[in-house]
Amino acid sequence: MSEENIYTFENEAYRNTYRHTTSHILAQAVKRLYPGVKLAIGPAIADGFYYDFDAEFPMNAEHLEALEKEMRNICKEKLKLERFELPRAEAIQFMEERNEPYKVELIHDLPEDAIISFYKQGEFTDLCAGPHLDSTGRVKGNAIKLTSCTGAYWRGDSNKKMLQRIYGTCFPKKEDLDAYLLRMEEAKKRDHRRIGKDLDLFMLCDEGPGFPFFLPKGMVIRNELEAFWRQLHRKCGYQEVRTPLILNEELWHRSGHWDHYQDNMYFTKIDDGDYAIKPMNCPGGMLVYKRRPWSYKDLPMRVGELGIVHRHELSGALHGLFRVRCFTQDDAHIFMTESQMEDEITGVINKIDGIYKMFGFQYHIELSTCPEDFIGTEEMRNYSEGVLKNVLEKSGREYTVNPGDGAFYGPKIDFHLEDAIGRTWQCGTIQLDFQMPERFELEYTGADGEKHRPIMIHTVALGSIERFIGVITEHFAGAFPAWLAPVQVVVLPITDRAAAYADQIAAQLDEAGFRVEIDHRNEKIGYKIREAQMQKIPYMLVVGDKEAEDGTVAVRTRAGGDQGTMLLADFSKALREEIDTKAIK
RNA sequence: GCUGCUAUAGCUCAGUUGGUAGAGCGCAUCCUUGGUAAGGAUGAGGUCUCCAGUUCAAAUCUGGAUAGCAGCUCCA
Repeated sequence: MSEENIYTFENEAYRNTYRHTTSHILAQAVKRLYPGVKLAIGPAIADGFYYDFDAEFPMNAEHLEALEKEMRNICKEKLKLERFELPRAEAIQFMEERNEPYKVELIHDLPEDAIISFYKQGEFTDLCAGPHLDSTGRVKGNAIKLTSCTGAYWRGDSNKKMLQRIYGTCFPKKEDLDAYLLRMEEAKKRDHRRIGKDLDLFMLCDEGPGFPFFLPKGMVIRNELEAFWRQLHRKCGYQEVRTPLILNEELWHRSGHWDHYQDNMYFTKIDDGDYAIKPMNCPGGMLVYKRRPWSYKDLPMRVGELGIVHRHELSGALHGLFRVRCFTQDDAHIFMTESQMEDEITGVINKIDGIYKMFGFQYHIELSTCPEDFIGTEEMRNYSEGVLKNVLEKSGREYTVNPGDGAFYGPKIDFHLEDAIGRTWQCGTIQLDFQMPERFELEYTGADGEKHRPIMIHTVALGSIERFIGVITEHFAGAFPAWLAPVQVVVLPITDRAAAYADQIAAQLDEAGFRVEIDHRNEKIGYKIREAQMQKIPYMLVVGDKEAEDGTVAVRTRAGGDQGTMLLADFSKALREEIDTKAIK
């Protein structure tokens, strides 16, 4: 391998080093222009870099512009980056003299034996482990873009001070930057909020922030997804239930939600009783299990529920269909014996994988370990985390560990899907739970005639129907596969003379169970096609005098254009096949 | 919730230093019956998000509320 290959943006380590150096250049520019600003941290991230500052004034677009200009100057100055080390006491003194309290705090928190290194470029010196480029001249000044400034808590802790974060990106060439910015612009066109409006799928109103309205076309997608979910789960041996949206507060005390989830719950009063609107389906599921005694022969018991939950999410967290306050979980609870545990979890992993593959998703898996407010014992924590880890290892799937991000009742395996601009959203999850069965004193009778406690897993595959619709909307850019498309076929008569024939075609398709519309408007065919294309309708049937006479249809697809004429029966058969196989075209 | 920004017609957006609003698309009507991504004409749409304040006068300035956007925190 030649030496140069290391110094390309294809190489992640080099890319990160390059961007990390650029973040130092940003910090230097900030100190030059606004000397009173205090430095926090500034790493490279997936698409660029950021730097957090504590400034007394709010930064805005004009500041960013001025900073970009100064950054270009720093690049031109070709300042050497020089590394040096200091013993702890001197390092602290160094940053105290410079009035950088955040840096001092960082040094204090470094481990005893840590090497404390600094990087100096011109008059600017930053605490940093490195590595860095050897000169600011290596960074292409005109390929730097400061993209936004926002707030960010010091050390990611909402109890600590909010600092100002400047995000930026940079590339080795101006063309690369432009291509990146263009790509982001293009990706924004796939935003499900944009498409949801354009395709009339759903809406959000001031009257109900975080409570989406599903419109007729969005409902088609929902209903199809739910039908798919039901079919799959029936096949996988699940029974379906529905539990109430409102249940007595006592239940939530018992489940632990009162203690651990209260801030996210909505409450109400009925007569003189206190009730809560469910934020999760599990306590209801416990009551379903407890309705009668069970035998070990009944296990594993797989129970599914398309359950509507309400959660009071912080207003600032709301985001289209990705983050809402009312959503439908494709929930499932599996009650099982200890010996069934691994097989059941493996089965669920495979089920979720199958679904995501069907949609053509790339996804990544995280193992989220128990949080600080975990309600079980230390032993339970280790044991349950061990079980999930073991299953994941055996499955051979790659995963990362997300420490402390599990549920208060146990650890979980999370499945994350990407949106149009690369942000990831958790959809599927598998949560292992020894605690709820304990709290609700669930039992089954074993082969030994004794009472035993079942173990349960909580799992969702789509996650929430709402979020999932958001994700697939961006994934398909609104061009849903035929089985999901709100309108599968639109019939486009060319002239009034073909109107009756168009009606006849549409009626036959409707009779055959397809979702079909007719565009009878007094417009040219090009215009009707344009509209149908923009609505991402999979099939357009153009019919004029010729087709009416021959008894055919001229088929056009949204992706492939004009397909020529064929008999309606042939078209119908092919579409049926495409829908039944849930093909993605 | 926090930091910053934004809110003008159904949608996307203009609106100069304060002097009661404009475009394109869409919609309606009429003409046009046109063969694979926009035919033409005419017309109807707005308490400029809401509530206060400053001013002779507020879409425009100030404060507050609400909602949205980007990010943080949190999460399916």
